[in-house]
Amino acid sequence: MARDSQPAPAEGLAPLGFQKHDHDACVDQVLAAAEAHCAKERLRLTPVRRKVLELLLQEHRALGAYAILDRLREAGFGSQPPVAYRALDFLAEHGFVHKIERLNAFVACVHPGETHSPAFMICRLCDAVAETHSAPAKGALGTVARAAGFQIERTVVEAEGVCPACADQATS
Amino acid sequence: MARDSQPAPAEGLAPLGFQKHDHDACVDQVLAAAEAHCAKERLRLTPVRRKVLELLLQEHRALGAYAILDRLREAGFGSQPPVAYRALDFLAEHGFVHKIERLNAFVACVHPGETHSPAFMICRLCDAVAETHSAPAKGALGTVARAAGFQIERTVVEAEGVCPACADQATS
DNA sequence: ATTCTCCATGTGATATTATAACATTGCAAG
DNA sequence: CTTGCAATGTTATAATATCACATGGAGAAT
Repeated sequence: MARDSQPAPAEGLAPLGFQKHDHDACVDQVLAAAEAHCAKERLRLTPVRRKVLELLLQEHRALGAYAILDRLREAGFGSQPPVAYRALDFLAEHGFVHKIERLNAFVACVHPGETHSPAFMICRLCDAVAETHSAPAKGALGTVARAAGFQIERTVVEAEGVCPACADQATS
Repeated sequence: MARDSQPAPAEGLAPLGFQKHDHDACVDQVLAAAEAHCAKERLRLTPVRRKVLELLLQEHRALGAYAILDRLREAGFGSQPPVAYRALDFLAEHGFVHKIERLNAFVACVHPGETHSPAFMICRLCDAVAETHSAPAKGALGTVARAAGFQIERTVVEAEGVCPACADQATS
């Protein structure tokens, strides 16, 4: 995937929610939470699924299905598209990852378990993605929808722009 | 395109902004407005571009690029993907159409000219799309973004659900 | 313990969406 | 005129996503 091989922000200052943090701990923690959640819900966090989640957690950026597939291949898993898409479907269905529609790509959810309607900030320069919460259905949009008789089931909220790290680089 | 050949709501009760309206007048009016706007801005609303806009205005639904391309072919225009994509790029750049990221498809804008950050309600049953306005960058999302140092340039807001017409059919 | 069933995985093939690269045309500024 | 530029057209190909069918393994039923 082209997106995967682009200049990419210097390793180390790679953005999370755009903030520095203990990344390994962050990965381990979410992974552990996912395992606990799956155990409780009788869901099967199989090796491929776990690996895909881990891959996505290691980047706080969106990865395309084929970038994920490349990494799966390297890790010894199947290398055909359905392998990646099926794992992603499972993870997305249970809220462990989200699809970024704007990019046709995927990010790990940073607070799984909690049901939430996420909103994303997407850096157009480095593909970093920060997740936050939104409830558009409760605001003006919800009002319009109710007035029109439209039943909202799900919302996509994605803001595209420039992350702090890239903005700094641009001005330096 | 599969989307193009699905059951489709009975012709005639096809949704607009989900409301009945004088459709021909609606098409003519927006088309005229687009022409005026292009004249003023020295933009070239060429035959292909005009045709694409017209096609999209005739449906208040999202059409994929290839569905549009089929219709262009029938109308005697070029039949290769770039023909459709270039027209769509032009129209989108100038606000005459919007891309629905969730569907990888396009809808005509119902109030072009005015700069706006649109929000959409998408019926998952009939692909009807109603456009409304949103300003997420001015609400909670804007606050979060400013706090994080993220500069929002553009937002995608798409609500997926069931339109009034399809809801009625379901209960009948 | 064996069999059955279901779900997950693997693979090949193919569909759908989108862009690259280059030739041609027609209009308009000089 | 002719030069330049934007739009169109075409071929080819890239990137994203799904279908269909075979295989395998874990737990339930017997």
